[in-house]
Amino acid sequence: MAEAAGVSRAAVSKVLRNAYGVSPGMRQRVESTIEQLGYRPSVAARALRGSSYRLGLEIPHIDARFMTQILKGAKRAVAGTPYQIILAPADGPEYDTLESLADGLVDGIIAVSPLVDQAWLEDLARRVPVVMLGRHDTPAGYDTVTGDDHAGARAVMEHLLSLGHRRIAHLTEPENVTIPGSGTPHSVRLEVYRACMAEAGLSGNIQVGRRDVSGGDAVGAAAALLALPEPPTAIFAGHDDMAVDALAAVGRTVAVAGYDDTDLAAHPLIDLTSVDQQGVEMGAQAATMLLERFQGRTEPRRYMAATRLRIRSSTAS
Amino acid sequence: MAEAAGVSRAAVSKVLRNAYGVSPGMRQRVESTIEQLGYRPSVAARALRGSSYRLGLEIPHIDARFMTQILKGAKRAVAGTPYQIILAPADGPEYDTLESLADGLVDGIIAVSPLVDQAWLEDLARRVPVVMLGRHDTPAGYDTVTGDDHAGARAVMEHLLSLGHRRIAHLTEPENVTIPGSGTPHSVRLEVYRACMAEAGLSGNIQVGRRDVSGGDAVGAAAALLALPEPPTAIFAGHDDMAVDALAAVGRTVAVAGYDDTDLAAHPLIDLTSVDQQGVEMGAQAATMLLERFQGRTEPRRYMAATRLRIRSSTAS
DNA sequence: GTGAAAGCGCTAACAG
DNA sequence: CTGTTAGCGCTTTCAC
Repeated sequence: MAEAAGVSRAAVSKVLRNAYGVSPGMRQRVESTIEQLGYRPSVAARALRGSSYRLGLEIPHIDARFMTQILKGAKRAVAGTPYQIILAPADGPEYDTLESLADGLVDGIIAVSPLVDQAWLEDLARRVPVVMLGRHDTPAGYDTVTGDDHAGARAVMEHLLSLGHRRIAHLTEPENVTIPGSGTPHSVRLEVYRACMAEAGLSGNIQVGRRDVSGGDAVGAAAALLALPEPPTAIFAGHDDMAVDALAAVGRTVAVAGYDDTDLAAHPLIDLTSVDQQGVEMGAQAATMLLERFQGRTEPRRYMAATRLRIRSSTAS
Repeated sequence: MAEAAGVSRAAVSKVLRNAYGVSPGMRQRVESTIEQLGYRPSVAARALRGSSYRLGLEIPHIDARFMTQILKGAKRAVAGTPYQIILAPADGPEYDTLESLADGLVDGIIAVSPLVDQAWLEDLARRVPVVMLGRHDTPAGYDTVTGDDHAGARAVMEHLLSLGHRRIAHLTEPENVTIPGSGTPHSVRLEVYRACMAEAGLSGNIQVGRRDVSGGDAVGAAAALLALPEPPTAIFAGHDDMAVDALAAVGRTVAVAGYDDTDLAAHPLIDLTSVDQQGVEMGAQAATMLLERFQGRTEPRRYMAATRLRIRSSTAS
């Protein structure tokens, strides 16, 4: 490449990064040669020496519709920058996926990994900039972007209670995702559920269903709730995907509310009451924070998105 | 790393790739040092010299449920190999996304890019192994994995016709995706639709609706079909996502059939008749073909998955 | 303003 | 069986 343009490699490198110290004439010459040759710099080589200009987004469930929102926002935030987003689907323990992203593939990581150990994350964040989604912890070396799970869950419960429901069940993820005090979104939503029930003097009516550990759907869990001696009249599902499963199991016999306000919730045939926690904005914030870290920021930042309850017919009386 | 174990870098490299010429003692020593240091080889450096052990899956719409199936199959196929899958979401023209994957990030590419030029692809395939999904072309340098769009579309049409429908509309993608003879899945489905209508003596009833070019939904297009002077009694949608949009627009007043048999189609509240084209198997085949190319295969292979019509209540009379 | 040269962390010949 | 060595393609001082 350098020879083709009759200049040094250094010159080419400078033009590529439009750094100082290139005369207009040289820049011109290099650029036209790049054009002619269809030359593209090797990401591997760049990464070895500097940056790969790749941003890794680790996602636990590709089919979780909430992820679509996150990606959309992140894309929007990096538009116009030289950075690109690559997705790393995690299967099972996210440690491996995160490690392998950190192995020099990307300049920074956005991850949805509520279960990984904070100390381990701090360690990772020392090697590569990290922004975590949906962690209510207080990190030293990475940033967090979360929704306001307290407010969101409370809004759902107040809505259901105001409709007169007394037997309200909560449909959530397996136990390992909802350990009290762990700060995962689903642990918070569960805690709020319990608290609201207690405040309403309905502690005796607390019922918690959980979806299969095997990553299966929540249809069975919802059906099990309905089969109780005193079945719930309303189900607060931890997120829309489970809510949709619940609808599949219980039909319109029970009020169902979800979380995330995914596009499916707005579908007329589903028409699910849900909590909008601004997933797109969260994705955009996460990417922006990463870009800030690339530019030198080191002190941690935390962003919490506001929530809004979208009431639809799934909770109509 | 090498010094820490008191051996040469070459030895470490060999252990890593478990190549020949390492004594058990040395392997032992190296491995335990790797363990102690938590050492992880740099992907960038490996890629520069050999392989990155990363497989790129380019997908046009992350939210297309069909992609979930592809990814699932691909994951299954690489399980147990040293390869990992990374996803590259394409926005707009796939050329850029594919190029940037080929820039040394991955050892091979699986892509869903019906619109890119074949000659251009052949060119790309000379630089890096490529498997294309959903292209009915006859390539020289890359492999293809497709569904049997002829059989699948015909099955839908025969089903609808056998139910007595005469005014059957087709809901498909924008024109640029369905250019006759282009070999895209949607162009084939459209052609089969026309052919089946003609064969049934219903050429006069052909109605084609298209979803918004802007990547929007197909709700409006479906509503427009229904607003025709002689509205269709059945809609054959090019894929499930559009079929679900159609259901949103027309409710249960019109028979609706989709394509791909995504998990949403099986949902009781949707319960959509659809064509199962074995997306998981297609993904697995694609990944397997790529692995074969890594091992030296160069002659092109083409795989076509069989289809099966799943009849559900959305086309009940 | 420009080019020469060192080196990122690894792999693949080759020599020992 | 083991270690030395020469790059992979780029970025980055540092002379010129």
